[in-house]
Amino acid sequence: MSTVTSTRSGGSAATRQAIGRAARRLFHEAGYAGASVRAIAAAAGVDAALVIRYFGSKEGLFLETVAIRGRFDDVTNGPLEGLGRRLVASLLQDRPQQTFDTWRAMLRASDSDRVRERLIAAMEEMFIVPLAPRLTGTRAELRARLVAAQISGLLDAVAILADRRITEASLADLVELYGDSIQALIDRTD
Amino acid sequence: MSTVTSTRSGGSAATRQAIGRAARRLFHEAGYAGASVRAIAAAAGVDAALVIRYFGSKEGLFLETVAIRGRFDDVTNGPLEGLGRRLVASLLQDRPQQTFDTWRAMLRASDSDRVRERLIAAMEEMFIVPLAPRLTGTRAELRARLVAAQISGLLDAVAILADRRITEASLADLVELYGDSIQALIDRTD
DNA sequence: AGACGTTGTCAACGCTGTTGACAACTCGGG
DNA sequence: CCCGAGTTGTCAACAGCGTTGACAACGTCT
Repeated sequence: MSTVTSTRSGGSAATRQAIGRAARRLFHEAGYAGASVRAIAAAAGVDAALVIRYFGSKEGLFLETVAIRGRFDDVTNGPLEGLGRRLVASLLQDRPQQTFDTWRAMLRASDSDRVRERLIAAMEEMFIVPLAPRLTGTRAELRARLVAAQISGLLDAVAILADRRITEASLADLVELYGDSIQALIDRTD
Repeated sequence: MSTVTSTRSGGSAATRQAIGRAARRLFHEAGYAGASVRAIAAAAGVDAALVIRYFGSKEGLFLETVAIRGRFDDVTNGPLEGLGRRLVASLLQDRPQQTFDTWRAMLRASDSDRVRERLIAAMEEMFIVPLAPRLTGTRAELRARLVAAQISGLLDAVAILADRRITEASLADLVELYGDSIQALIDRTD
């Protein structure tokens, strides 16, 4: 029986990984539009058609290879006191460059509805779901969503606009200033 | 003598405007990648080649037609007290949908260095330059830049992620919560 | 009338994502 | 052993993209 869907069912796991690795690297380096399927295929030592055979489409390839993998459980589960600062520290200090690369690539590719949905789901899962039920006071969920918005803003400044006055500022200053600003949303009681 | 640069020197102002209007509309609707030069040309009732003749390249067309035009002087020049809230109110209330469309289009097109530079320059001009010298206390410029980052975050949430819990929240709540969080950065004295 | 600069079109180039046809290879059953 | 079947991969082609060089249509000035 022939495969109905466009993605090839099984395939060689090795080739699939090779394509995936090349794709992740090139998407991060050149962005969605800048990384052509043919370039990815060449980097993986394979024909461009095969890339599509394995992943269905360029968009599918992007969605499967470029994913936000952040885990902030340790921070979001910790004490509310000082959570804002620890959030910023965790983002800027613990995370590898890859987090920024991924944010940049996904935001720029958010023309695609499916990429946008992934981005929303990731923010929801990483920040809003763990944070909202822990906030005391009114409008807890809205406040959690606004915390997520603030994190977006920090990621924009660092990963997309690449504001040097921010990227070159001391980590301590950023943690203190931006963290306390986030904390204002967390602590709010009214 | 023939024109050296790729952009045609004079040209008919009427056609130029027609192309510009069509471009702005399509870029806002479909984004940079989604709006093809041929589609823009068709909407302007003109050949695709002419679009390039007039604007040099698709990127040049984008830069000339999609520009952030926000003026926040009235807010940034106003009293520091309550400035955070007034900033959020001005963004969400006074600005037309076009501001969000432009933010979305430019951020998604920020693969291009020149688009990125424009975005940085716009944020700098609209917020950092007027705000930084007015802030009292230490690290004034960094704080102004972080205020700009927070604004990016709000624009992301509203214009790109289109978080419905935020877009559908009451203006008063957003102004109060996010505005006070921004105010924390403005008021900081240490 | 004829030369000239301007305004616009047409066909083509090399690139893109994607697909259908086909080759090379592995493997189980007679 | 060998043959058919299934898997893994390539090739050539398609339509659409941004861009360019050659060329047509047109008004204007001498």
